[in-house]
Amino acid sequence: MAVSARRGSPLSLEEISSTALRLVDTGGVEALSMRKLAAELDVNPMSLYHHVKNKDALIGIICSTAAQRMTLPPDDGAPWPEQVRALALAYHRHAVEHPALWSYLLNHPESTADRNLVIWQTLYRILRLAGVPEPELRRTSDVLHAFVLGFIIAETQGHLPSDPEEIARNFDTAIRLITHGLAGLTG
Amino acid sequence: MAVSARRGSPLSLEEISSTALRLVDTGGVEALSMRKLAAELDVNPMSLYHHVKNKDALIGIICSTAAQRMTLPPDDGAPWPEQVRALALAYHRHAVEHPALWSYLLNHPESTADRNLVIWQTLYRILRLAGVPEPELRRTSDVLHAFVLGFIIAETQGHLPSDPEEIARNFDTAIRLITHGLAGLTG
DNA sequence: ACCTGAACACCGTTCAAGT
DNA sequence: ACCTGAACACCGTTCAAGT
Repeated sequence: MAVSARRGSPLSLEEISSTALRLVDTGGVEALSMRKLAAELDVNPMSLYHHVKNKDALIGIICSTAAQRMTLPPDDGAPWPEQVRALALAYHRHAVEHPALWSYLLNHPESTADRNLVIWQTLYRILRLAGVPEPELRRTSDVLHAFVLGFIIAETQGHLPSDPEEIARNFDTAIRLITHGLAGLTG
Repeated sequence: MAVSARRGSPLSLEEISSTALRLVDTGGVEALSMRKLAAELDVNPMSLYHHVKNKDALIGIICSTAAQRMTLPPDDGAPWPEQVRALALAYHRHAVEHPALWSYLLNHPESTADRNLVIWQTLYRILRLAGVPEPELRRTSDVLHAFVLGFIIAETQGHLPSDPEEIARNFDTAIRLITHGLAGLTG
């Protein structure tokens, strides 16, 4: 029988990636090693290679696993500044849960290159609502996404004061900068 | 004589850090290993530890070496939006030369924590000029710095189109977002 | 003071062998 | 099909020994 030596059920990609994600969330990307992950799963390090091509591929999988857990705000018909805020909040909440992943993401553009991802579609929709003309959509969304990434990573990595009140104020300043900026851009 | 085995002059911190910086600039932070660096310097890996506490300390030294090479625009009396642009351009030029360092920086807040650094003082000066009230200086500069970091890293890491024309356009969009944002914040 | 070699505890990954 | 152990080529770092 092809049964794992460690217990009844065999190793699954699901199990591998969720355990790996847990390691990364708690200890950062540098806390993830194939050998530690295998130990955590109570399995031989080399067994992992049967489910995953290599470490880079594994991190790629972790990223999409985590991305799917990000719940984006629906189009509720609210004014666009409120929708900008709601979207930024969604980024923010996700980043707090998976801080290391966002840092990794900023250094690995492949992960978010596909413009059909919900995250881009949502951003496009809100920018259209804000009056950004169609030929400027790509550029404006690129810049905004980079801004928000920078802010979120700065916060989760400890560049900013970490008491809850100051976090709220910083977030507010960021949102006001963006909404005023967008208004000025299109007005 | 306490003379290096490799040639006339002994190993110096200067030499170590500039060689290390070169490695990081060309191959990213992950291309820097104590052993490769030692090979590059034609020296035993362990000799490095006589000049530097460990790898982390070395990277810290590299960061400040590079930081000193960043030339910030002086106060030329120009209107604040132009000075914002000039400062952002300084960030940008530096980032193009040392892309890997900025990614590292965003994950290591210690490096830029000291508010007496020229970079913060310059930013404060410009924000005062833009009419940001004193009690908001810290917050506004934090947010802006995070935005610019995000944008610069996104660009140097390949999130954005890389043809020169599009780079200029993206930069322009970013600056306009920021200046309009600031104007709206204080107006 | 400055440099070195051997050694230790880690990595990712390949490959041939087991069931 | 799935798992494993031994092996290879790398890491950072300590420590005792050399000049």
